[in-house]
Amino acid sequence: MGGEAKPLRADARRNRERILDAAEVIVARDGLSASMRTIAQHAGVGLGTIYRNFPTQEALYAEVIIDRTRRLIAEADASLAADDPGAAFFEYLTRIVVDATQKKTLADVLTQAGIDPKAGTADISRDMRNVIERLLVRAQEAGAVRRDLRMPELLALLAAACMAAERDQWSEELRTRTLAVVFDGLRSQR
Amino acid sequence: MGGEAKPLRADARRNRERILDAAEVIVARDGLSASMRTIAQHAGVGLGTIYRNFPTQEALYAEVIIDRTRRLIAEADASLAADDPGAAFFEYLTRIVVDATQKKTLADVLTQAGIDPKAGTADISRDMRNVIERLLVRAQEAGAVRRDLRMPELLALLAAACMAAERDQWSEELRTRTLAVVFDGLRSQR
DNA sequence: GAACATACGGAACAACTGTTCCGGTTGTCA
DNA sequence: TGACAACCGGAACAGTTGTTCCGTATGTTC
Repeated sequence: MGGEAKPLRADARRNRERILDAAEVIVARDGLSASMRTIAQHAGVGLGTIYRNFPTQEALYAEVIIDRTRRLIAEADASLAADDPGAAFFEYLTRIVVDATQKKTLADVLTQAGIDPKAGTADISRDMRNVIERLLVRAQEAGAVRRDLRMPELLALLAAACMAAERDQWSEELRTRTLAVVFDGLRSQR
Repeated sequence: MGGEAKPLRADARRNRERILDAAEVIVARDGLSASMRTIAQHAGVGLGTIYRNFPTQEALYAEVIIDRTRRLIAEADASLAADDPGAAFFEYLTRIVVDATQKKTLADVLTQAGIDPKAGTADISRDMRNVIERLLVRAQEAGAVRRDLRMPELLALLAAACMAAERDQWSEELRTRTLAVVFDGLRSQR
């Protein structure tokens, strides 16, 4: 791994942070269709400043998505130590859908679609899937989830819920009722 | 209701059909982000010709979506006479998801989001929901679907599956496995 | 505090988009 | 067949977008 290159100038580092903060807010609101101008304006920065820090829009968005996903993975890691593997599993799935309702682009991370693999989200995407799989296996071993459930359909279900919740802004009640049905399906041994 | 106004000239009528056919193909492929130029090119027609037949892009797309939804509603009507209400219900849901995998914008119809209500898709959207509700009630009365299931979560699930299937191009196997889980959830009486 | 690399802002560019407009063409009907 | 309304194609317009470029300003270092 290469080092930090050269230390950024003070104002440059400050601006970089501002841009990332603004991008997080705007991308959460507008999704992948957020524009660079909007972000620049929200960050109180010129367009050129963004492009000196991030070579391209995709690189900036990838950074935002990676940051956010890292936090979700950390939460999952914590859940792995929970007493009740079944509850931990279902609670984590719910948490992800809640997050998707509030911020956008989460479904992309789960399926790694719609984003150029070169953008660097591939790695974090894999990590995310790995930690979900560990939660799943634990829940299955505890008998809380059907044994024949595999990752592809679990991810498909999760991505589907995230997309719908994100686009249609699921209310808490709708989310609860909808996920209840899905979770029953995940439990049902037949 | 006003009549047909004046009969179109022969070439005008022919072009109108060409435009609708092309739009159906292109919208199925590119979704709501299909461009007017692409459609004009595919229809072998100038841009102005499209705008003489359809006042705006939204109006054209609404027409395409309405045509397509009408066909799906007709299929549902047929299913209402089926012997096994449960099977009819689940088969119809599957058919919708299959359709979504092949053509786009179906999820929009189900939730009526992302499209301006003025565009005229609101009516067909309501019809679609109505016919689904009748299939649901029959299936519930036959004991094939849990009694506490309501339309909001059913539509949310359906829209979610359509969106995911559409975006990620679910394979037949993935669709089968994923819907199996959802359907078990829809059945599970608890 | 001077000198210089570094970083800044935003105008400018190129490539798209939906929509309008108009000179030329073509069906239609007497 | 002639005359005219209806219709055609596509250039042109206005508004986006991502990205580049460069004259100016600023942090850093000696």
